[in-house]
Amino acid sequence: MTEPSSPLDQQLWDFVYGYDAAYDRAAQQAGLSAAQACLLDQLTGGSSTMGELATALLCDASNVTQLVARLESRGLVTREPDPADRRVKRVSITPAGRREHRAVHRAFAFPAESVDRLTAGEQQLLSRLLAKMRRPGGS
Amino acid sequence: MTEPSSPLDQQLWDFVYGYDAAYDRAAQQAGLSAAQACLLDQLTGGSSTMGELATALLCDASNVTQLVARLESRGLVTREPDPADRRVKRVSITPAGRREHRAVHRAFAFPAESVDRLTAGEQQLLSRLLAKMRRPGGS
DNA sequence: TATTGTTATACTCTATAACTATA
DNA sequence: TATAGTTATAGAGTATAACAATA
Repeated sequence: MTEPSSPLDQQLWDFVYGYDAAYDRAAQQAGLSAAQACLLDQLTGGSSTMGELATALLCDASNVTQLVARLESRGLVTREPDPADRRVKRVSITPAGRREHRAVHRAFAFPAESVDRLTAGEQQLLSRLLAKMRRPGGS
Repeated sequence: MTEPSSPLDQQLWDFVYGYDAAYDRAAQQAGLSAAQACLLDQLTGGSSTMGELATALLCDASNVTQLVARLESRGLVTREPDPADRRVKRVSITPAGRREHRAVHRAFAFPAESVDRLTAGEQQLLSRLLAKMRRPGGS
C-alpha cells in the first residue's frame, strides 16, 4: 500500500476533484454554498426533520441548525414544529428555494457534459461498473 | 433539463459523495482537515511556491498563506524564500509531513475497495471510460 | 429519564481589500 | 510599476458541550 497510486486511482481522484469544483461553482453562481445547495437538494423530495438532515448531510445537528437558520432567513426553507411531537422540527423547501435549487442544477453541467461524451452503450456499461463498485455481487 | 436526474447521474453523485466522505474521514483520522491533506498531497512530488499551491488547490493566495502557516506550526511543511527571487516562497513537505500524508492514504480505503470489486478487464474499461469522459476524442 | 433541537463557543476554510517586500 | 506573498477582517462551515423543551 506504499506504492504510488495507479493511474485508475489518479483518474478517479481527478474526476471527483473536477466534479466537486463544478458543483461549488454552480452553487456559488446561485448565491449558495455547496452545503446549502446539498441541504436544499435533500428537501426537494419532501420535508425532513433536523435530525434526518444531519444524518443525510453527515454532519452534527448543531450544524444543521445554523444552515437552516441562514436558509430560512433568506426565505428558501421553512421550519415548523411537528404537531405530533413538538420537539421535532419539520423543514420544508419554499418555492423560492426550489427556484434556487433548479438554478444550481442548471449551472451544474459537469456530469451531463461528461456523460454525453459516452455512447448509450458506454453509459450502460459505466452504470454497471459503478453498481459493482458500490457493493459486492453487482448485476 | 428540468427532468429528474437519470440513474447514471445519481450513481455518479453517490460515488462522489462517498468518495468525499471517505477522504474527509481519512484526513480527520490523521488529525488533518481535507484541505490540509490536499496541500500535503501537492507537495509529495516536490516543493511548490505559494502561488502554485493556490492554483492547484483552486483557492485564493491568502488562503494558502493560512493553510501553510498552520501546517508549518505543526512541523509538517517548511517555507523558505527562493534565493533567485526573494519575493517567492518555496514550500516543502517535511519527513513528519510525509508520515501524516501516508497515514491519510492508508486510511483512505474507498478507491481501493471500490476498484478491487472489479476484474482487471473491468478496471481497464473504467479507465477508458473515464478518459473519454474527460475530453473529447478518447482512445 | 431520554430525545430533539438550540445556544455558546471555538476553530478551520475561504475570500476581499489593503499592505509589504522585492523585482 | 508590477508581482508574490502577507495581514486584517469578515462570513460560512463544522464540532463539542451545555442547555431547553418536550416526550
